[in-house]
Amino acid sequence: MTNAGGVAADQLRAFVDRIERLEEEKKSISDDIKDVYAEAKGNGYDAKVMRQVVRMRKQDKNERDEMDALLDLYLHALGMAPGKKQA
Amino acid sequence: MTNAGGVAADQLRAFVDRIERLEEEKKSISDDIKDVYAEAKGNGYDAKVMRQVVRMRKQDKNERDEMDALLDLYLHALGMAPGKKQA
Amino acid sequence: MTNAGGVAADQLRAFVDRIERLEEEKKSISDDIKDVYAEAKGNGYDAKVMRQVVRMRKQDKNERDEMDALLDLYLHALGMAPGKKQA
Amino acid sequence: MTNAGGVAADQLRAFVDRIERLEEEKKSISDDIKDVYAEAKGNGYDAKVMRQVVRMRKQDKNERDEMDALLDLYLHALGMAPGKKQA
DNA sequence: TCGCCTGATAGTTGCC
DNA sequence: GGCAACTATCAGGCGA
Repeated sequence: MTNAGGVAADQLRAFVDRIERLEEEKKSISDDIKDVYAEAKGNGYDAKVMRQVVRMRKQDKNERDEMDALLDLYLHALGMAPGKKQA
Repeated sequence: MTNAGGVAADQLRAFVDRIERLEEEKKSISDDIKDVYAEAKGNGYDAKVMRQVVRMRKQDKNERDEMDALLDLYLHALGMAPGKKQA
Repeated sequence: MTNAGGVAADQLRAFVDRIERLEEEKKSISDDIKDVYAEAKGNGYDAKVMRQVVRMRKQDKNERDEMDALLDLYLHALGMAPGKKQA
Repeated sequence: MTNAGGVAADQLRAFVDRIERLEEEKKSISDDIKDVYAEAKGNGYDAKVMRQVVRMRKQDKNERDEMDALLDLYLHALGMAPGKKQA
């Protein structure tokens, strides 16, 4: 039976499978990140400090993004379409 | 200059770049997962229930793994080396 | 002075005191737990195995709770209010 | 049967029970702490800042304890028994 | 849309 | 001293 209790079981199963597959990929990448930190540690770097650096760079990026968004806003307000931005 | 403050700046930069690249991939996958939930929701499924189901399936797997671990512990405690386990 | 910098210093102090008191109690209990493990070890039990057992029992309980939660979700999703549950 | 596989099952069970009882108490206290933070929040305090305060005070205490330990060491080295210290 | 709350992640501590 | 478990913090999802 492919339709139990009014639910398309096959479709539901497909969604769950896709999600689980993606979560495995995500986990795999998390492990890769851990590996890089471990490798860096093996080369004498302090993982904790590195994490701090990564965090700060991400923050900087966020701020730059906000800046860009504000710039777009201004340009639009001035009737000037902004140039295409790369993703 | 490639060595500032006693650290190999190039190597450090390479590590950080690798990490940031991986974190982008991870973020991308997280977004994909959100998309799947959104799509499922669009097909009439309850995201909250789906999340619970996914979580419980993961839990089940963890439980099975723990059971194996406990068995190993018992065997060791009893001085019986467990048979080779496949990865 | 009981109001410095616009905050009711006395009240804040009271909250902090309560928290610190509770954290001391918590620490004390953690120590008690460690003592029990040590005592068990002194009686020939393997602490690692015991921890695993305790963890699995907790896991079992969580699983049962999750099952209940899922049931509730299903009932809600089907528009059926679940019966009152005892704490 | 009270002795299975060479293990005094009753004694083991007693240890596990004691541990689980203590962990429940610990959990209860953790909940109490959360409640205090929530109450403080309801009174207009920022929980995050409060946590920072508590952390700093704990750190201060640790440093004071180290200082005291060092003092004891010195006094002993000088053949001078330190006065009784309140807990 | 905002606030809350649960789940994910990072840091700390204890064990081997 | 490294590793694993546990705790505390943080962020994203959900409900009002």
